[in-house]
Amino acid sequence: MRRLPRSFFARPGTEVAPELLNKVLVAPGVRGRIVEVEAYMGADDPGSHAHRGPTPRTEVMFGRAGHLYVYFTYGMHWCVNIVCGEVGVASAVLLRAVTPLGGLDVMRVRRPKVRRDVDLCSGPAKLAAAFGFDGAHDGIDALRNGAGVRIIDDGTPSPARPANGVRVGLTHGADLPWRWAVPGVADISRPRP
DNA sequence: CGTTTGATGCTCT
DNA sequence: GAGCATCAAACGG
Repeated sequence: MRRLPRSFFARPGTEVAPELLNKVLVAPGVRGRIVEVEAYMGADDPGSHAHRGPTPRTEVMFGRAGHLYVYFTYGMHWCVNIVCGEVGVASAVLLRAVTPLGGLDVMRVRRPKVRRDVDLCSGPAKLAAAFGFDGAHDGIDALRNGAGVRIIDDGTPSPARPANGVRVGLTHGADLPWRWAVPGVADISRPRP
């Protein structure tokens, strides 16, 4: 059980993402194993919010590694990224799915319509809701226990051969194979890579 | 099963 | 005004 050092995140998101698989995400009262992620970059990534440079929304993506970039989309959903790379360079990893490890009762209260536990956190907006993430978490430092958030290595190695494929829900940059998942787990989002 | 569609409001041009 | 790093319900086979 150890917290990941900032140096782990101070690299391009494309390097960090596959190694983030099987790490443990912790928020007050809830815990889950990261099983699906996507990497986003900056100017060279047409699928990224940061593609056209910093804006009020995306400025944290250009900031310090280990902070959270939390954005609101489709008028109703929050999604959570961990900022990667050097200060001044946009990069982040979107958390797309986790396997619930603890606090399932809390998650069920936050997602009352969900019937099967496998659906609690099997998508970026699903896990954000189940973990209680919202705009108040944008910009917090996940490596300094900001808002009780932690990212932990419990000794489970990241998969030697992660499932890899294209990103989900994009109209630009959809060809880049920057999505990774733990092979064989049930609670990842569709389509499977 | 698989595919389609409505919900709903922020962000940037 | 257009588009959106989504979800769940409704529909069809």
